[in-house]
Amino acid sequence: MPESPTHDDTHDKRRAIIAAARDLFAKQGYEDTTIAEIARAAGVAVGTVYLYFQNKRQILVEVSVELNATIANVMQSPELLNLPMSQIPRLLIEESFRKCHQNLSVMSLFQVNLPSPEEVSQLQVAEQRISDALDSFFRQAIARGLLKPFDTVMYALMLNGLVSAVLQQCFVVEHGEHEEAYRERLIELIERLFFGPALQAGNRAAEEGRQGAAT
Amino acid sequence: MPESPTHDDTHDKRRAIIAAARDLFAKQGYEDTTIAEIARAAGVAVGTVYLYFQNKRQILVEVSVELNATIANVMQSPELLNLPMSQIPRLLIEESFRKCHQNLSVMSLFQVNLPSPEEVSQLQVAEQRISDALDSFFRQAIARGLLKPFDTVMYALMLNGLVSAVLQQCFVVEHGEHEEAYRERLIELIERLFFGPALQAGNRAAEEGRQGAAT
Amino acid sequence: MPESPTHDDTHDKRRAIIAAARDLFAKQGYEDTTIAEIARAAGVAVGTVYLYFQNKRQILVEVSVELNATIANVMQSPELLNLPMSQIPRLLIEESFRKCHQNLSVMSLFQVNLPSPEEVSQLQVAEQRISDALDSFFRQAIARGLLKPFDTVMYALMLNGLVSAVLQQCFVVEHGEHEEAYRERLIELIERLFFGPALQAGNRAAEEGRQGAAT
Amino acid sequence: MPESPTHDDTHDKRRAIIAAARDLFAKQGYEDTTIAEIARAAGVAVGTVYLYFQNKRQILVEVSVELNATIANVMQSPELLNLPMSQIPRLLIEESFRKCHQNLSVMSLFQVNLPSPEEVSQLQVAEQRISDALDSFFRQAIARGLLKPFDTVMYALMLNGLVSAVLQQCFVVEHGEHEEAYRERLIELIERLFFGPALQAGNRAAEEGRQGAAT
DNA sequence: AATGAATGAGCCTTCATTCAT
DNA sequence: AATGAATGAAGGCTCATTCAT
Repeated sequence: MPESPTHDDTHDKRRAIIAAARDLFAKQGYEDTTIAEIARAAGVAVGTVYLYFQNKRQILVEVSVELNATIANVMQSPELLNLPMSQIPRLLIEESFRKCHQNLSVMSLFQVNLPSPEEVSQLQVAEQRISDALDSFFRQAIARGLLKPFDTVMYALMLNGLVSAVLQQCFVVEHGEHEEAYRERLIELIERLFFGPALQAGNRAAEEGRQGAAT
Repeated sequence: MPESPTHDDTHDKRRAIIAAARDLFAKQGYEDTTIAEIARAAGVAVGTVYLYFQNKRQILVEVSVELNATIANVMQSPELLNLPMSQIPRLLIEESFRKCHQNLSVMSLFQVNLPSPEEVSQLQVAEQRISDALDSFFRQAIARGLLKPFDTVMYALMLNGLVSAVLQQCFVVEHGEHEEAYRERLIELIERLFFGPALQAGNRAAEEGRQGAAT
Repeated sequence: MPESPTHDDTHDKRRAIIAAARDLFAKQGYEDTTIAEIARAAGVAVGTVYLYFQNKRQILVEVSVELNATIANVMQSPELLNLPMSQIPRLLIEESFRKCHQNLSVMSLFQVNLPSPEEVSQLQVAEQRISDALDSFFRQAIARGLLKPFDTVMYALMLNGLVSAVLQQCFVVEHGEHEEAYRERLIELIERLFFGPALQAGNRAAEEGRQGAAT
Repeated sequence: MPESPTHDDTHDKRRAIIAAARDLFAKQGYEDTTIAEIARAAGVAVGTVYLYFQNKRQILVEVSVELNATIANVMQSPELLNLPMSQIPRLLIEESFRKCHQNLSVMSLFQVNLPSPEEVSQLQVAEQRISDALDSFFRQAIARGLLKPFDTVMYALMLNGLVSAVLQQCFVVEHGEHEEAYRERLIELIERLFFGPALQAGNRAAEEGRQGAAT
């Protein structure tokens, strides 16, 4: 059935270009990677790249989106809610670290700047998916009485930011050298946030002193 | 007192170039800003820029370092320890937001990628100063019995990352539109970490369940 | 027969660029000729020049090599040995002058300095070909008993230098104005060297006095 | 007597600049030497260079002229005529080689191109002095009956060219490695020209065969 | 006379993009 | 669909020269 050999070829080429671009971007940065290099690494001609992507930036956007999706998937596992709440932070963080570890070389792409509003929003969509997944998880947990009510949207966003920041420091800046320490402390911090105890010495009093602070 | 007209002139020019570069980088990004533009905005000739900076990237590095220093200063106020512990998170976060608000336009520079190891370390030094200040603060608070013992280095790093991430989301991605919400939730999250209460419903039990978890 | 249209086009463009460069270098010197000018004169875009040459200096090297080859060919005519020895100096010199006359405008390129060792050796190879051809000719002439034995390598080199010097003086410095005088005197000098008579008055005695001097 | 401290200083600075320029030109070529480097090496400010020289090329011209003068002086020794004719070629060539040997590093300057007619003539003047000295010597030798009559002007020029070419090959291209061989062969060639014997085997006959060839 | 900070014109080179085949 | 030779705009950087001090 040769009706769609083209179709497969097409997707193969597309994927090959994205893969080549991802590796090259990771190795030498976006600006220092030329279309010619990407084409050569992907085994296609320069012109062919432009059959699949409007311009160079679009390649970056798609590479980034794909990378983001990898991590977003971690948060969207449907079985999460069936696990005991106390295990969830560790589970999510460990899985995130595992994904980042696998994509060590590409992590630095998260640092690239994408000036065009169009592009920012394209990436933001992917980023949003992670926060949304977290938010959704929080909501359900609250509905089931597992967590106290809180600003789930904002916490999702902040926690996503915290995790991203730590992942970046760990994998981009330090190249994963102290991965375990970062992972364990991050888990600890998040568990502390969810289950306590607070850091203040004799914090029970403090707790009472700020009762209404949490909206 | 024209004892060192050269000295002042020199620093004036240097500062003018950095200021011009900062504004242009903020407005249109690093790659899309030319040396000619920077020179024009700084009121000097192109060649003059190269009297003060080795190349374009060095300008970016210095702009970034300067920006970082602005924020690092917040954490190094010596009176911090004399304040009641319960006020400190709010104080630091509010001050950080204020600084970022003032530098709204330049915040996006934190996203720029700096491939050369030399450059990365130059920036890392500035970043490190913030974490160090936090670490030092934590240590003293623990020594005074204000906080329970914990991994101060790692927490400093993670909290700095958390704050940076939220600031970036707030000011870079959303251009400061929901500044107040971000600020208040971030304060709340950090206060919760330090003073409780944890997010889990009936977390006292949970607390007991993981007692030794915190190293 | 359009079997290799690319091949011919390619060589055409290459040749066009070299030709354009040669003429411009000749007219206004290497440093004062821009790539843009060369491209315009060759009827191609600036970028195209860089498809065929690594950089500006390589163009100069290739122009020089080509020019040198033109003159080297004179010395490599296989029929030289079949002519009467007495006619050969005149023949070679006249032919050399003719070639230079045709390339009058480019002769000045021989004065250009080529700092990189790589480049120097590229040119030296071409220069060497001339000396080698002369050397080879001398050897065969000696083998046939037409000339006395002498240091053929060195004489080839020196005579090549002499001829080049005269050609340069004649064509580069004086723009070929006294071409005939230079040519005839040079022929005379070389004939005198090969066939005598020496310049010293009553040199027969002198001759006897230094008999063994010639190695 | 401070009447001319300036005068000496002036000449000192001038000389220092020329010396610095000569060494730098020799080491890295004309185009790759900047005025700033020359000034630094000469121990003066950039602006000072322009008090003594109109522009960069003038420095090159003066450096070249000075170098040329060094060699020209060899030919102008007044005692030359009092020596036996048979010793003169060796004497002149040896002295020339000695001078070049001393200025080994600067020899390459003879390869620099000087496009402006003004500049070419300035250098030509120096070059001319050598030929003139030779010409004058030949004339006197002929007048005294030491040499047969010949075209002294042209021979002076050609011999100067020959010597320059050999010196250049020896010192510029081969960095003086086979200095002795070059020197001895050059002396031999010139002696052969003046005193014989010619290179052709059995050249007496040949000589007779071309009797009138020498004008 | 001496300085050296400032100038800015100009050039080599790169590389995203196009288009004829 | 695929190619890759050709394009040419654009920018970082240099450096001879000037001039206020």
